[in-house]
Amino acid sequence: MTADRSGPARGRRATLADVARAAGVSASTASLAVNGSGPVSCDTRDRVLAAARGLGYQGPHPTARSLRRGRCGVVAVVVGDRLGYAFRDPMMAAFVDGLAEEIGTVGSSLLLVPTHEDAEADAARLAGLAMDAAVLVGCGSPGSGLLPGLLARGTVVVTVDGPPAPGVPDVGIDDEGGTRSLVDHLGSLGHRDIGVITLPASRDGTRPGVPRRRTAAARSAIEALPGGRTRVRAAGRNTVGEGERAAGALLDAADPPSALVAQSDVLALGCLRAASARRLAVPGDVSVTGFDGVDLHLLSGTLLTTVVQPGQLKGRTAARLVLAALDSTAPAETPGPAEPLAAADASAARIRLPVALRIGTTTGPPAPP
Amino acid sequence: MTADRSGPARGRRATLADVARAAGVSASTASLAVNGSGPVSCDTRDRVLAAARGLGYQGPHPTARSLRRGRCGVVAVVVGDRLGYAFRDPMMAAFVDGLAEEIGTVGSSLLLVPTHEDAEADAARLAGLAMDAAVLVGCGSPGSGLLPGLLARGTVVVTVDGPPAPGVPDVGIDDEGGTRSLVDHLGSLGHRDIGVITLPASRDGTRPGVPRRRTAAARSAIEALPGGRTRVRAAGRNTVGEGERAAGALLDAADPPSALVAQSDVLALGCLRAASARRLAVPGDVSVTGFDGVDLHLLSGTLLTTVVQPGQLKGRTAARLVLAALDSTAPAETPGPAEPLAAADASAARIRLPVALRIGTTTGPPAPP
DNA sequence: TTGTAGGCGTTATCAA
DNA sequence: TTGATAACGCCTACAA
Repeated sequence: MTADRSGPARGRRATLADVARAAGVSASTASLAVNGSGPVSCDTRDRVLAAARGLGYQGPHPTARSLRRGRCGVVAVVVGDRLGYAFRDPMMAAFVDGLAEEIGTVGSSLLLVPTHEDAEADAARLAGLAMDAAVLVGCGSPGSGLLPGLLARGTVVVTVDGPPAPGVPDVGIDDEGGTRSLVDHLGSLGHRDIGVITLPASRDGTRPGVPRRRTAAARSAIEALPGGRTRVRAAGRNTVGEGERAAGALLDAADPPSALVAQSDVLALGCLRAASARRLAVPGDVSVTGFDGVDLHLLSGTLLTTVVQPGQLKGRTAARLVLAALDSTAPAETPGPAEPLAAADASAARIRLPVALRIGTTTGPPAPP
Repeated sequence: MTADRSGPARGRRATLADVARAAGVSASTASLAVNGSGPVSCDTRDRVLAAARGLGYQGPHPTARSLRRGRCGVVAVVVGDRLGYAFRDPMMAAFVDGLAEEIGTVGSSLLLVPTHEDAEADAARLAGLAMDAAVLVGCGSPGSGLLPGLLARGTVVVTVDGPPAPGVPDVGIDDEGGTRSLVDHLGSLGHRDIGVITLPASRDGTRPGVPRRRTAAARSAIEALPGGRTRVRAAGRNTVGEGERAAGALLDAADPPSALVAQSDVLALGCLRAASARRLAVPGDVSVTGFDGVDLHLLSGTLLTTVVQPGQLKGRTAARLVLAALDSTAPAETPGPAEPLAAADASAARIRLPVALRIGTTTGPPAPP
């Protein structure tokens, strides 16, 4: 045994210096041996590794390594809601799954950051967290005020579902086209009087920007129908309950619309419940459409007419944008940080993934008057 | 302006040293001023803050601060599955929500770590992540091999739904009591031949330990019924599809059981679908029970008979255990680290939260033979 | 092939 | 009230 007995203090985690001392080499040599990154003689390497094992060395201290390297292997997922609500949406689960998968390929992990307090507190919390990049889901709007701070820190930022900010890559889908295809489908069935259940638009809601785009698209598509009439009702949250409440308000009108266009499948499920509670047949008395194409596991052979968006792919795509930006950005300061930064800036992507209309059993011709 | 012009290099994030230089004070004074942690004259503080603003100082670098303080403000949530599957379970969403809420009160955040690769890779990834504590959900079993590494690092660990490891606090619920109450309810309705759909037990599944406990409890409760017969069928995953598949296998038997006890509401929904697909009435032809008490948003006035467990509270409780352990553990090495550690060890909590039987519309007397 | 030096950005301790 | 000093643990030039 060459190891001396001046090991780490009781209870303290062994450090590379401890290992080096025990192995009788310098810290840098120990580093090379442990990380396998550099020329070390077989003999010394074995001695170092033995010492490491003997001391229960747990590998490089993540924080210290991060400080030195300028990268911490963490990508923040910033959601504009409480996690309990955000993950109540299967779409979000799919998105985060795709994100995690792709981010995981380079060994990074996801930091989950809900932002639902006041803007200042949210920004402060974000500022205190170590991260290489941030993916803003439903809170990339200027209103959230999160973007400036993150960019000033030099954090790589990608937004999801917009609204797009200058110089920030964004992943979204064809909200307008999807909405239009739904309305056109209803129009071809003969519907004219259509109710729209919108997602919350406040900065607290999931996916701001989305409701605005989809509502505008629905409006113009409905108005393009001869005698088209639009009625809009906002859900306070993207939950089944809120969808049911909003749909109920429309259905309880003296002359209810013949079709409901919900801006998410979750809201659409609320519509189905509202109809069912009022003994209205779907699609006999009222047609219902959703948006997302998540699996609602409805019983009795019901299939929601909806627009299917690729949630998992959205996550993977966001991840790829993050990884690309991290690649082209120097970890710490390097000779030319301005150049790659500009490159990233110039190529600030606006990716719109395609969606597909899925016609199910919840839409049909309107009831005769 | 006292600020000199030797500011940070282009593109580099401003550092406290930059601020101090610009304000003409020492770094330590700047630190005190910026953090408001110490006696600083009004005048200097203003000068420092002005300099900080002028340089666009973004606050202390999180990693550097963490290294110095020995705490990084991150709690890892380690789940034994892909995130897409884990969060498909509303129970998990509720749990993480509660966890995040409570953890957020001290300004910490959640790191999401899926472990579904080989044990070695999972452990290695975990070892490279900075965290103050880890909450193991469905992967605290010895089989996962994650515990030793985490403990050796000095990370605070809390497991959820066991199985309990020595010296590690655990939060769970009364699985046995809940299961028993379901079986007793079925027994009192006259059921004797009962099928059990179990959650996956492998380390890859969500909540190992749970299936074993619930299955054992179901077995003994059913056997306590006169002429009781148990048939067990395992779901490969905690998904509706898997529940449907497993239930289908039981229902397609020559003499199918008169009741299905699913170990989660998600699996129970699969049972309902399996029944519906076979034109079996629930509860007329077959009774179905779940476990969890999450909102499945079933249409048509169906309410699942199930055991309601407090998912959000489970998260909050796990968080409180984490915070308590962090409180009693020294951030870095201190005079007496052995003492508090021992205290935490001694009080390694086993918290079992209560559950409640909820009788819905999916259980009734068995069909006459 | 190995060791030395320096620094990543911050903060705790102490002395002035 | 302020400043100098020394870590926190690691890694990478560079020199030997």
